[in-house]
Amino acid sequence: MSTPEIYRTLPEQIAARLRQEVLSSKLKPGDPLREVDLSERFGVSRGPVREAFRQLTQQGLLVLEPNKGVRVAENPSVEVRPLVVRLRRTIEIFVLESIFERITEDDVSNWEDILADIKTACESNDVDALTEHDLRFHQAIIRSHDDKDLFALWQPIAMRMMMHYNRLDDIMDSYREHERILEAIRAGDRAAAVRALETNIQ
Amino acid sequence: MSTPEIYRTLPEQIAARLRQEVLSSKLKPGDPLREVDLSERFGVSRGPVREAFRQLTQQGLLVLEPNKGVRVAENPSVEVRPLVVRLRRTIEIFVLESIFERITEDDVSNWEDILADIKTACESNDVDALTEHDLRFHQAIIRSHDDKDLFALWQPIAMRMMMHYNRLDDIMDSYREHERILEAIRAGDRAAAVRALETNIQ
DNA sequence: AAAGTGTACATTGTTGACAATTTGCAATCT
DNA sequence: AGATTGCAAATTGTCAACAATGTACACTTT
Repeated sequence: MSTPEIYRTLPEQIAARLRQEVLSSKLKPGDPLREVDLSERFGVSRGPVREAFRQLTQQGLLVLEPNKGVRVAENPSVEVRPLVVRLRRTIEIFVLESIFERITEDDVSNWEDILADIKTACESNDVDALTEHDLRFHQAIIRSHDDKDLFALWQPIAMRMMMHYNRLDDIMDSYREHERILEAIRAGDRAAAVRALETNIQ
Repeated sequence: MSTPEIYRTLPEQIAARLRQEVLSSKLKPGDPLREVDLSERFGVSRGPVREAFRQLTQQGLLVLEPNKGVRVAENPSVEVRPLVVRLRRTIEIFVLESIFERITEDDVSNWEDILADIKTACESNDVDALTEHDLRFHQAIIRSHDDKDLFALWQPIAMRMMMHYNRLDDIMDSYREHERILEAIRAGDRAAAVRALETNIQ
């Protein structure tokens, strides 16, 4: 069901775990993270943990204060949130439009696998799994662009939107929104795909 | 003349130095950076150098490959560049508009000091100094917003644009563009300020 | 009491040694 | 010759000890 992601390095594994805990609100905004605690928990020294902290800081999930350590970042303020939405839409729509003609059968089938995971998560009302697969879905689209730098540009923006956020009353709507994006892509209807993507990002 | 910036930590000092060398093309895209070289050069151990590498990676100036070290990032491709411009404009205009009513005399006077540095740099045809003060100018605007997270959002985008500073035939134009922004702000003409800012970002 | 001061304690920052990985090149095989 | 394998050197990754910094709290001073 869930595609196991491969993380090459130790810090990446630690970061992935912590990211999941931040996105699932197991770690809440303002919570301090201690290097020693986590190094003991993961059975490594403080080095890799520090490195993981840096990666998550870069992604906007943690905030670093010199000599004071890191805390879980606050959600974007109500004032800034519309800006973040606009930025994320700008990037994702840019990517979708520029890859549209070159989308392969493999791409679509890959995205449909993720869509299946989204469906399962929605049906079992598993918000954490939904967040994970929602993220994977959009990541997969961004990553299909040749310019790998786009991913680095997109990630911190998207992460800020993913933090502790559930805008939908009915969790099933998330599945439907992503389904509509893929349907439009399959149909070769670029404008409809962009519209569906836009609807999904808010 | 030039306002000396204070960098609290060792890695910040190293990162500032390296950033200057990347932005001034003393370090060129693709150039590898070795931890030992730099730790010897700055008279510190590899730790703080690694930390500086992470900061610059976060800002998009370096790219990191696990077990292979860091290299100076490539400039944005011609395809992606318009996107970066759009993103940077979106953020800076958002900030300018939302702080516009609350701009103080101190703010303007601060920005005028930087403008003076820009003028000096233009007059002496010092492209490196111009890059530095241009950056300071826009940083100062972003930082005047209450939400400090905006700066983290803006920085990697702006850095990617600063990496090749060649668009103007006459370097004096850079001074004039920034001057126009401040004039409009002083006159309380929000629309004109936005237009001037938009012109400056391309 | 309130404000300031000193001192442990907790935590992050830095260092140098060692481990793991990558890379260049020479030796070998087909 | 071209490809493959096997070292040796260069480089990054990890660790544990020590240094510097920040924090909490009792203690003094007014």
